[in-house]
Amino acid sequence: MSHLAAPPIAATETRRPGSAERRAMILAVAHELFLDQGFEGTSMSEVAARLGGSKGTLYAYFDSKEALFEALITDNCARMSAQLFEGPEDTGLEQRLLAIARGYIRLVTSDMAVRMIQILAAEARRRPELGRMFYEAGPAVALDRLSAIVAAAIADGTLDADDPRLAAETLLSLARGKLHLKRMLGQIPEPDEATIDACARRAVAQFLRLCRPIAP
Amino acid sequence: MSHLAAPPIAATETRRPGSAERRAMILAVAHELFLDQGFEGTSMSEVAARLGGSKGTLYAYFDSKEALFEALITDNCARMSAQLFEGPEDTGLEQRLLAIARGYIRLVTSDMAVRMIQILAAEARRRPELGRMFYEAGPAVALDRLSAIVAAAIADGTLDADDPRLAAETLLSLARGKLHLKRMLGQIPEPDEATIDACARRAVAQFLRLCRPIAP
Amino acid sequence: MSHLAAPPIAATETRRPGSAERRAMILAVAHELFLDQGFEGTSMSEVAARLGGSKGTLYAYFDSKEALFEALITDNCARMSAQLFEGPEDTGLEQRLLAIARGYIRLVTSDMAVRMIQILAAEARRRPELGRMFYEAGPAVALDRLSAIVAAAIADGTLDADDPRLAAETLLSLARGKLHLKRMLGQIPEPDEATIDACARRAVAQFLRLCRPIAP
Amino acid sequence: MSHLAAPPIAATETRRPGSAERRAMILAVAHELFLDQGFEGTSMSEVAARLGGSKGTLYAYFDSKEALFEALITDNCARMSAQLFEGPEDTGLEQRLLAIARGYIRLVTSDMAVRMIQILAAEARRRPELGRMFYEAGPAVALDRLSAIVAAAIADGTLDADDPRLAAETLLSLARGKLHLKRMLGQIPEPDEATIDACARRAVAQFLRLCRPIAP
DNA sequence: AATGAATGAGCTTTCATTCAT
DNA sequence: CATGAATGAAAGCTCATTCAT
Repeated sequence: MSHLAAPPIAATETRRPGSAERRAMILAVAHELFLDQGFEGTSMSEVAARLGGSKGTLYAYFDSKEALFEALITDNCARMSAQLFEGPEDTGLEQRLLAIARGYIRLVTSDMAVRMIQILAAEARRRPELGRMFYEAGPAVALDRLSAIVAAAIADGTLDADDPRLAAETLLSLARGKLHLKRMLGQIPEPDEATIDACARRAVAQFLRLCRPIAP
Repeated sequence: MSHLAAPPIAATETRRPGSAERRAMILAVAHELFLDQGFEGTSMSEVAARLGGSKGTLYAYFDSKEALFEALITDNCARMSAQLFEGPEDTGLEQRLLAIARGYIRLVTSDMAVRMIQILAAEARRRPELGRMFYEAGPAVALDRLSAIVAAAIADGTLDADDPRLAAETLLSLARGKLHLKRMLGQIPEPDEATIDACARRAVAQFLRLCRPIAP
Repeated sequence: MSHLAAPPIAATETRRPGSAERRAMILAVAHELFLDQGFEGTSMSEVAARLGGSKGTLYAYFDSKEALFEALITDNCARMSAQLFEGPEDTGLEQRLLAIARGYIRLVTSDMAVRMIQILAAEARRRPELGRMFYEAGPAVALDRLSAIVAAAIADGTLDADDPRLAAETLLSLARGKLHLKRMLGQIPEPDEATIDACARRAVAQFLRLCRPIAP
Repeated sequence: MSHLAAPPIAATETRRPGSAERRAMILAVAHELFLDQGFEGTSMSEVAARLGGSKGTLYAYFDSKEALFEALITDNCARMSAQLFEGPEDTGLEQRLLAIARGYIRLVTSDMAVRMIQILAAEARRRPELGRMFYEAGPAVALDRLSAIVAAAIADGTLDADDPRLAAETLLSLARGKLHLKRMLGQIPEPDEATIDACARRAVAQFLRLCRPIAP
C-alpha cells in the first residue's frame, strides 16, 4: 500500500467525468483508505479530500459511510472471484490441483484479501452479510471448483473419497496451513511465490496420499 | 534552589489505586464490552457507566483506552493458555491427539477467542504485538504440546514423519478445517461438542493415515 | 492496485472554508476572550458559544486552539505595527522624539499590548516565537525608527553619542519608566494622555541632556 | 531549573516531620513546579506525587490550589526582599548606587523573578494583590532604599534633583533597559555577571551625568 | 494527621451528515 | 449536479476537590 501518500484523483481535468467514472474513482479512493486504515479509521472527509471533491458529492453517490463501504466490498469481491478463475484447464489432475491450491493460497494471503478479512471480521457482528459475500466470492468459489474436479476424479477412479466436497475442504485446509492465521494477526508479511508454491505442493502431496485409491 | 531539603524517591510514575477487586471488575466490564463491540466501538464512558463508576476512576486504574485493552488481552490470553492445558496425560497416542485436537478446535472456535481474533485482526496494523501475544498464548501452545507428543511417537516408531513440528501443524490445519474462517467471518455460531468431536476425530484419522508407518 | 486511474493533485491539507468575514469574526471573539481571560482561561466552547456557531465550524477555520491563538497574536501584532507608524515626519528633532516617545508609551501601556505581554509572558516557555513576534512588531519597530532619527541627528551634529542604537534604547527605557512594570502586574490602569505626555516629555528632556553636544 | 527530573522529597524517612517542616516541603515542591510550568500548567496531583504524599495531605495544609500558590508567592517575595538587602553600606555614593543597580538588575532578570512576573502577569486580572505583593517586595524595596540614598546625597549637595524618588526611578529605569522586557518574553537567557555589571555601570554613569550638580 | 480511592464537570478535538447556494 | 460551510453529538482524557478509613 505504498501509494497512500498520493494526492487526490483527477480534479482539474476539463473533461467532466460521467457518473459511472466518478463512482469508480470514489471506490478507488475508498479502497485505498479503507483497506489501509480500516472502517472506523477512515473518515468521509478524508475520502472527499483525497478525491479532490466535496463531501456533498460523495453523499450524492453513496448514502452513507456504510453504503460506501458495502459497495467497496462488493466491488472487491467481484475482483477476487475473477482473479481466482485463472489457470490452465486441460492438464493432469495433480497440475490442476496444484494450480487451484496455489491460487487459493495466493488469494487468501494477499494483502488485499487479508485486509478485507481483518476488516470484515471486526464488523462481523454487525454486518455478517459482508462476511458472507466475501466467503462466497473467495473461499466458496475455490471450494466449488475444487469439488467438481475431485468429484470427476472420483468418478473416473483417479481419487478415492466418500464425499468430494469434504475432500476438497481437506485440501484447502492443508493448503491454508498456519499461514492464514498468522497473516490475519499481522505476524508475517505477504508470502513470496516460492513459499506459496512449496505450501501448495506439500498440501497436494498430502491430499493425494489421503485420497489416492489403494493400488489393487 | 537551596531550600530543597532532602533527596527524594521515585514517584513520577502514575500512582495506582491498589484495589485488585476493582481492577478485576473493570477488566470484566471491559471484556464484555470490548469483545462485544470491538475496540473502536466501545467508549470509555460506556465502560465507566457499566461499571457504575466515573471515568476518572477508570483512568486511575488504566492510563488509556489502549492500556485497558492491552490488559484485557493479556488477561484473556493467560486464561486461554490455562484452558488449553487440560486433559489426561496417560492414555494412548490416539486419545492424546484427540484430546489436543478437541481442545484446539474448542478454543479456536470459542466465542471468546473468535471475538479476540476478530478484534486483534482489525488492530493488526497498529498493534501486531497483541496479535503475537494471542498467537503465542493459544495456537503456539497447542502446537508446542503437540510437537512434543509427535516427536516422542516418532522416536518410538509409532509415527513416521520427517519433521515433528510440520506434522503437528498438519494435524492442527486439518482440525481447524473451514470452521475457523467461517467463524471469523461471522457465518456460523459456536459449534457444539458433537461437531467439535466429529471434526477432531476426522482430523486425527487423516493425520494417522498420513503419518502411520507403513506396515512392513 | 491497478484500478487507480489518474494521477492526482495536492489536497491532503485541511480544507478551509473561504469566508473571510467569518474568520474575522472568530478572531474578534478570540481577541475579546483570550485577552480577557488568557490562553488557558479561555475554552474553545466559550469561543464557539460567543460566536453563535458550533465548535465544528470553529475547527474548520483553525486547526487547534493554539493555531487560533497564534493567528490572533499575528493579527494583533500587525495592527500594533501599523499603529506605531503614525505621526508627523517633518518637524524638529525634539518634536519627533516626543512623538515617538508618546507613541511608544501609549503602545506599551495600552490595554491590548499589556494583555498580550501578560499572556505571551506566561507562554514564553513553550512558545518563545510568539514573544519574539510581539517584540519585533512593537518595541523593535520603535527602536529601529528611533535609531534612524538619532543616527541622523548625530551625523548633523545635533546629538552626541557613540552608538545611536544604544542611545535610542536609553530614550525608550526612560520613557517606559516604572509604568510598564506596574501595568504588567495589574497595579495601575491604562494611563491617560496627560500622563503619557508628561512621561514622554520628561524622558525626552533627560535624553537631550544626556546626548546634547556640549556647547563649545 | 535543572532539578525538575528529581523524584519526590523525603517520603520514607522514619522521622515524621512536624507540621512546619512538611509545609516547607510542600512549598519547595510547589516552587519547583509552579515556577517551571505555571499556575494552570501544574496540577495538584503532580505536587502530591512529587511530594511523595497524598492529595488529602496536601489539602490539609492548603485549602486550595490558589491558596497554595498564594503562599508560595508570599514565601518567594520574602526571600526576594531578603536577597535585595545585601551589599556594603559604608562606601562612596557611586559604589552604593552601583551595588543597588547591580542587585536590582540581578533580581529583576533572575530566573526566579522572571518566572514569577510571567506567572503573576498572567494572573494579574484575577489576582492583582499577588502582583502588588511582588512589586512591594522587590522593585518597591529597591526604590525605597535608593530614594533614601539619593535624598541624602541631595541634602549634602552631592546630587542635584527636584524629587529624590523620581530620580531614583530614573536610575532603575536606566538599569532595567530593554533586558527586562526581553527576559519576560523569553527572548534571552539569564544574563551573566559581566553583563549585569556593564548595564549597572552604564546606568549609574548616565544617572550621575543627569543628577550631578553643575560645577559653580 | 494522613491516606488514596472516587468523583463529575470540563477540556480539546473529530466526524458523519445536512442544506442553502 | 456539485459545492462547502455548518452542525451537534460524542470521544478520550484531566483535574481540583472530597471523604471514608
